[in-house]
Amino acid sequence: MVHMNNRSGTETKKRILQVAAEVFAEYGYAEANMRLISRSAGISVGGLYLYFKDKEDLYLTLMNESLDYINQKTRDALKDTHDPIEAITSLITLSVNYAKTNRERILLQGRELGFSFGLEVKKKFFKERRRLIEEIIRDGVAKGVFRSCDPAEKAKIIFSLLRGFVVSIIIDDEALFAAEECLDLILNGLLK
Amino acid sequence: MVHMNNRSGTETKKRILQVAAEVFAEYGYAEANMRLISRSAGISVGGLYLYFKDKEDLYLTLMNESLDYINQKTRDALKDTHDPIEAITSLITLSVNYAKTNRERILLQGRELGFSFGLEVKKKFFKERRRLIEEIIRDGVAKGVFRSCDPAEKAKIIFSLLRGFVVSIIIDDEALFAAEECLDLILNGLLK
Amino acid sequence: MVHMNNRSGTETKKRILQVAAEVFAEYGYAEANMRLISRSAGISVGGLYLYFKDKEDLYLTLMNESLDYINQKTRDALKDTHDPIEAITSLITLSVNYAKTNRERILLQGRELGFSFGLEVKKKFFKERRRLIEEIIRDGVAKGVFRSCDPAEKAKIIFSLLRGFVVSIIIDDEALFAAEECLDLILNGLLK
Amino acid sequence: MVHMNNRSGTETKKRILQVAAEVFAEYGYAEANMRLISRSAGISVGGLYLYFKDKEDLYLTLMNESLDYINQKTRDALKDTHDPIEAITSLITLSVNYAKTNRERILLQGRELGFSFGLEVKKKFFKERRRLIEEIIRDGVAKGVFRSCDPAEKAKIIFSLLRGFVVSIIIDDEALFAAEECLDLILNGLLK
DNA sequence: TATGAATGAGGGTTCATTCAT
DNA sequence: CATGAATGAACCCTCATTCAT
Repeated sequence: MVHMNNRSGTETKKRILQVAAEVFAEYGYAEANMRLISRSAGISVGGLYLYFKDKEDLYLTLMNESLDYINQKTRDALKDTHDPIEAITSLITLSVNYAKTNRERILLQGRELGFSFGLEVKKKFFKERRRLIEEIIRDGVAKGVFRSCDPAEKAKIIFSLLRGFVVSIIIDDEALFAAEECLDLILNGLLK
Repeated sequence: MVHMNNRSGTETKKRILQVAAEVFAEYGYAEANMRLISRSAGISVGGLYLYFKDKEDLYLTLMNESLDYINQKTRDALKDTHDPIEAITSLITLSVNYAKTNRERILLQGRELGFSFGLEVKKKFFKERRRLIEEIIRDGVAKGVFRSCDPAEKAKIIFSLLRGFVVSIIIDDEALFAAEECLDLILNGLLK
Repeated sequence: MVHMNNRSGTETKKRILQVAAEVFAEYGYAEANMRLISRSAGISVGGLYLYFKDKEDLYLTLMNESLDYINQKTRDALKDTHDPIEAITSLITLSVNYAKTNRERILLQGRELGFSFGLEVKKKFFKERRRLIEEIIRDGVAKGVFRSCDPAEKAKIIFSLLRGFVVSIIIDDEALFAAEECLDLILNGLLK
Repeated sequence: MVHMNNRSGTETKKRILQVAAEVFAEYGYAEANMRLISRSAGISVGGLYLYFKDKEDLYLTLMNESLDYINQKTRDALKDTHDPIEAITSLITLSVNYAKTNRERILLQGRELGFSFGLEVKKKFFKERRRLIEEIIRDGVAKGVFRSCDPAEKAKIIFSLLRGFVVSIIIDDEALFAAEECLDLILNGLLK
């Protein structure tokens, strides 16, 4: 293969990101290698380094993109929603459905949980999401829709639930549950 | 250093496992290296291979041990318990407390979630736990203590919740919640 | 940036040479890279190859230019000089002063002494300079101004002295000495 | 080739150093590559890194060894010498003869003059040598054997002379001169 | 059992050079 | 003339694994 030279760096960069997402998702950061990514992207090794400083940069770019995407989706879903039940419903449904249809994006973030870099970004992201849930609950309690409780604590639990859901998707696809069932449990509990 | 000549190979093997657990927990599988493990265990590199076929074998042994340990703990806690509320309380409390005090063991399993090998063992383990929860719920529904529902589905949700909790421990220690709050939500839900 | 459209290619070529001299002087041949040179020259990488066959060609052109320059300076200084003392004084003064004020040019030649290519050109240059010194001495001996000696041998020594001076400039600026002191030693020696 | 395992790391390390000296001398630091060194030493690439942290470490070890060697030689030659003429004779003869018979060692240090690392060590070494020459001259002047002069300045000149001699060896073998001729010039000068 | 020197494939990265535009 | 995206060989270095002792 000689010079492809499609003259549009943006095009190439996009292709790299796309392919890299797949490769990182399949192999994880450590196992993925630049040679494979380059081949999959139909580009030379050196070509990769035209667009990304190094492997880490490529990974981080991908992850940030992914987190931004979810944040945007969430904001869109929650805007104009003033009913706490509707809000928590939206959030859970969105999370569950997102996870179901974006396995690769999630694998990207979750493949290596204790991952050394990009950790701060992830932490910030998770904190923000927890705060979001907390506010919905607080609002629900204030409006008398939800039982009186410690919103921060309950938010942590629901956040963990969603996080666990996401992990389930990574490990075993069969562990999925329907958003409605989840909501039912969250809202009504187990007891009669 | 010449032959350390422990009482027995078993002694040495134990020490290796102990050290390896720490190293894998701190660095993750890919980042951990055999030289470090051997040095930390006060053994030669070659010595490692006397007790374990290869790196994977060492890791897998460790993981199986860890999973067996949890299973045993759970069986102990649930035996002689016939009240569904008490049972689910036991399970959740156990899981949460175990996670809080065994961060290292969890890191071992969870550091690289979609990890290529050992997956089958993990899957089996998780399936078993899900089944356990399911049975408690089914029992609770049958006894009229829990609301009528799809036990399998609800089990998945609670399982995810616990899984998420475990992940929270790996990533950020602050996301922890008290077992009681969790139980309260699970049992009573959010609604008034 | 599109075509810069200098008056002529000659203009561009000059700028490249100028910039390349600085870069080679600062980084040495191996460490210098074409991208840096091109950027510094305000030209594209490809543009470089319009004027020079390859990196080596660029370096060689530079070096030849530099050697020619010194030769010219020397010829100018020595022409019309018939007194051996005056001649050796001229040569030494010129060499020392040149070295002091043209550090970059010298770095260019000297950065990598045993450098594989361009060696022949350098050798020829050095031989010529040695011959020049030799002739001055021979003339001085013939005229009865210098002590009877082996001019070729003494020329080698003085040549080495100047060469060492030049190296001193490259490595440590402080090792410089005044041309007069040098001359004094050469002419009168250490002994009383 | 399988494991040579000669069980004596010291032996291997010595062989590596020997071979590396040759390779660095022939190709210079930048051009020399670890694969070549390893092959020449009859060892694997990885083997190299058992004894040296990295390429730089290997080079630096070599250089320090070389400088230490010269320093020792010089100390040996100068001890018990109280006559300035004899001392300067010793130093020059030693330097010249050393250069003649240790071309490789010198190439090692001098191949890349403006070399980024190891520079401090070299500078210290050179400074020390200059100081040594200076003291001999100062002593000679004090004893009334040498003409009254600025010893520091004259030392720089003689130091440069020796340095240039060393460089001549690197570039062209033919530029060598006999130690006696050199001494004669230094002591008596050119003038009648 | 135990050692640790030795292996070598493979990883990340650089950079002189080319060529379609 | 000029561009700069693209190439790919080659570099330094790591590390799981082996084996003579």
